[in-house]
Amino acid sequence: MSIGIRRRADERRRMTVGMKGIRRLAQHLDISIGTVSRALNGKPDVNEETRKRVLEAATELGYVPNQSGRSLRQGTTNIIGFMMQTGTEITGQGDIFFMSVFDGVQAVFARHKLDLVALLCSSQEDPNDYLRRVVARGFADGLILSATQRDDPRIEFLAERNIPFVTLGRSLTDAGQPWLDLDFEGMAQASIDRLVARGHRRIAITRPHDDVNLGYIFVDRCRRALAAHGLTLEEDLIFRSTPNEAGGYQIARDLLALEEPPTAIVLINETIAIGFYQALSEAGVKPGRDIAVIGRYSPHAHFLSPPLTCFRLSLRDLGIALAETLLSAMPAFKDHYPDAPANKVWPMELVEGESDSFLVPQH
Amino acid sequence: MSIGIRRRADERRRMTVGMKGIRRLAQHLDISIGTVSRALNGKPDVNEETRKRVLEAATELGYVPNQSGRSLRQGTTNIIGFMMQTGTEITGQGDIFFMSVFDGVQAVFARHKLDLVALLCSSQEDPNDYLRRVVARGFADGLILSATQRDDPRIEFLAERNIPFVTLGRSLTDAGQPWLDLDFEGMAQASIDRLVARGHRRIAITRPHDDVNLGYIFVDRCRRALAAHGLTLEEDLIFRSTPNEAGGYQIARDLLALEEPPTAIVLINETIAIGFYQALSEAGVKPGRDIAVIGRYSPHAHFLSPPLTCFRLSLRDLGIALAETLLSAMPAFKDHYPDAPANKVWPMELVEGESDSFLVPQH
DNA sequence: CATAGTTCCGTAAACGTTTACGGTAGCCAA
DNA sequence: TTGGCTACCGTAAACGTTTACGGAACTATG
Repeated sequence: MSIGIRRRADERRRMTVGMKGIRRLAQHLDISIGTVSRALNGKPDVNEETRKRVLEAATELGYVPNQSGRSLRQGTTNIIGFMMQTGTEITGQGDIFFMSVFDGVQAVFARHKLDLVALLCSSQEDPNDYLRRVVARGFADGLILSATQRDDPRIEFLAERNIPFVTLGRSLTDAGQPWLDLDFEGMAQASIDRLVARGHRRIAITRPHDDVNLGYIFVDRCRRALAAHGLTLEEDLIFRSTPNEAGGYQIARDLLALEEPPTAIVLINETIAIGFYQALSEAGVKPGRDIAVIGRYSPHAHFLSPPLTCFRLSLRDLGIALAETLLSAMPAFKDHYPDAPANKVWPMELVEGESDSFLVPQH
Repeated sequence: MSIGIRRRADERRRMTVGMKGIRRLAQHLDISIGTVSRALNGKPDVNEETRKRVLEAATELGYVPNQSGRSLRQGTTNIIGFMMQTGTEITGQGDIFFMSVFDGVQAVFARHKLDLVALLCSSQEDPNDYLRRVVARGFADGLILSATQRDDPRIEFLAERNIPFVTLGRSLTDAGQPWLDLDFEGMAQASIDRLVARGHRRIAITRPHDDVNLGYIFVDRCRRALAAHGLTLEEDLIFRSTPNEAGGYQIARDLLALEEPPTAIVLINETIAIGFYQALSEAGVKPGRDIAVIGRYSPHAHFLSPPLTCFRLSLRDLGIALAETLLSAMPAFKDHYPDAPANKVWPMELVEGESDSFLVPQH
C-alpha cells in the first residue's frame, strides 16, 4: 500500500466526518461509495471479503438506503399502491374484506421484494384528482384500483401514461387494461334459477350505488335470468340503499310495507344482511320460512339465524390473482407470470344455509 | 429582446426536445427551470404574469413534480404512514374501524397538504423488520402506529432516530412518545360497577391476544374494580379467544359448559359479540334475561337482538386527535397545535341496550 | 447623473443513490 | 519482456427537484 493512498484515505476520513448515508458507510470502511453500493446490491464486481465487511458495517451502523435517492436514480420505487377510499361506504365491503385481499397480494409481492401500501383517498377528495396528485408523481411502480366505477376516468389516465395497473371490478371504460371482477353474473343466474326452481315468482333484488358497475351487471343478469323463466323483474322490487347494516334494515322495512311483498330477495352486499334480518325479526318474519333470502358471505353470515344462504369466495386467493395479473402487466416481472389472465371473472361458491329453504306453494 | 437571447433560446429548444419533467415545462415556456419551480411552489420572486403562464402550461402538459426528486432535495415527503398489519386478526378491528379513523386523520392532514398512506405489514413479516425496511428509508415524515404491543421495540427504534410518531395504544416501552388510547380502564370500571349494582357476583371477562397491552390494562382494572366490591376475579372466568366472530362463539360454548356459569360477561372486542350471541341462542340462553352481556359498539351491535349494551366512541374524532397529536410532535407543524395533548385516554360512551337489563335475585 | 433599491430571473449546487466506464494490480502464457 | 486476461475498485455522471446566490433591468431618490 503506497503512502499516496494512505494519505488520501486519511484526508477522506477527516473531510467526511459527520456524513450521512452511503458516504458515511464508505468512509467508515475506507472504501468508495461505488463499491459499497455494489456490495449491498449483490452486484458481481466485488470481492466477497469486502462484501462481508460492508454488510456487517451496514447493520452495525444501521444503514438503510434512502428511498428517494434510490428511486430517483433507478426510476423505480418497488412500491405498489392499492387505491381505496376512506370514510365512505360506497363499496359496502366491511370488516376484514380488504385485510384478507391484502394478505394474498403480499404473498405474491414478497417474492419480488415489492411493498404494498394502501393509498387512501379521502372522501372529501375526488378520486381522479387524488390519482393525479399522488400517483403521477412517480410514487408507485404499479397500482391496484378498487371501487371501480362504471365510467372511470382513472383508467384512461393511467393507460395514457403507461403506468401498470389492474382494477378490481369491471368498467365500461376500456383501455385494454387488466381487470378482475367477482362473478356477479353467475351469482345472479344461480340465485334466480334456484329461487324459481323452488316456486318463487315475485323475486326482489338489491342494487348498490349507481357509480359502481356491478349494479348494472347484476341487475341486468337478474332480469335476463328471470326472462328465461318467463318472468319479469319488477321495478319496485329493485331496492337501493346504503350498503351497510342500516341500509339492509331499511330495505326490509320497505319490502314488508309493500302491498304484495315478494317471496324472495337476493342481497348483493355483504353487510346488509344483518340489518335485513333484524327488521324481519322485529316484524315476526322469519327467513327460510316466510321469505327466502340469498346474500353474500361475510364472517357474520355464518352466525345469523337461520344461517344465510350466500355466495362466498376466497379473498386471499383473489388477492393473489390480483397481484399476479398486475405483475404480468409490468415489464420487469411479466416473465414470471406468463399465463396470468389479463381479465378474469372470479367465481363464487354457493354456501347452502337455511334462509332460502322452503318451497312456495303453487297455485 | 436581443438577438443573443433569442439564439440561446432556440438552441435550448433544439437541445432539450424530448426532455421530461420540469425541464420540459421550462423548455416549452422558454424560461429557466428555477423560475418554473418557484412559480409552481408559490415563491414570491416571480412575476404574476409568468406564474400564470407556468400554471397553465403545467396543467396543459399534465406536469406533476416527481416525488423522489422533490423529497430528495427537501428531505421531506409530505407523507404520513399509518402502520397496520394485514391478514392477522390480532387487533380484531376490521376495515370499518380503520376507515373511520382514517377519515378523521385526513380531515386534519388536508389542511397541511399531507397525504396519508397505510403501510401494510404482512402477517408473514415481523413488524420491527418491516419498520426498519420501509420506514427508515425516509419514506414518511411521520408515523402512526397501531396494534401497539405491550413491549414494543418499534418505539425505541423511532425515538432514537427522531422520527415523529404517535401510537394508538399505550405501551410499557416509554420513550416519552405521544400516544392515544381508548379508555379501557373506564370501561372496565363502569362495567363492573354496573353489573355489581345489579346483583352480579360471578362476572366473566374476555381478554385479547397477549401481545397487546390493553389486555393487561383491562384485566387489571376489572380485578381492582371487583376487589373494591369485595369480589375476586376468578381465573377460569377470564376467557381468551381470537378476536372475531368465531372466537366469540367459542367463548360462549366454553362459558356455558362451566359447572357454575357466570351471570354476566364483559366482552372486550367488537366483533365477538356476534358469535357469542349465536352460541347463546343455540343453547336457548337469552342475553338480558339469562345472562348479562356488555360489549363494544360496532355497526352490528345495534342490530343484535336484544340490543347490546356497549361502549362506543367516535372513531372519526379519534382520528382527528391522532393527527393533531402527531403534528404537534413535528417541528414543522407544532405551532399549529399548541395544546394538542401528547397523551390522552380517549373516553367511551355507554350505549344502553337490553343485553344487561336484569337483576340477579339476591340470596 | 450617480446611487440605492426593487423586481425578476438564470445559474449552479445539492440531496443520496446507482452504474457505466476506466484503471490498477496480479497472474499467466507466449 | 510483452501482451492479454481476470478480479476488483474508484471516479464521476445522472436521476428531478429546490434554493442560495448573483446579476440584469428598471425605478426611485438624492
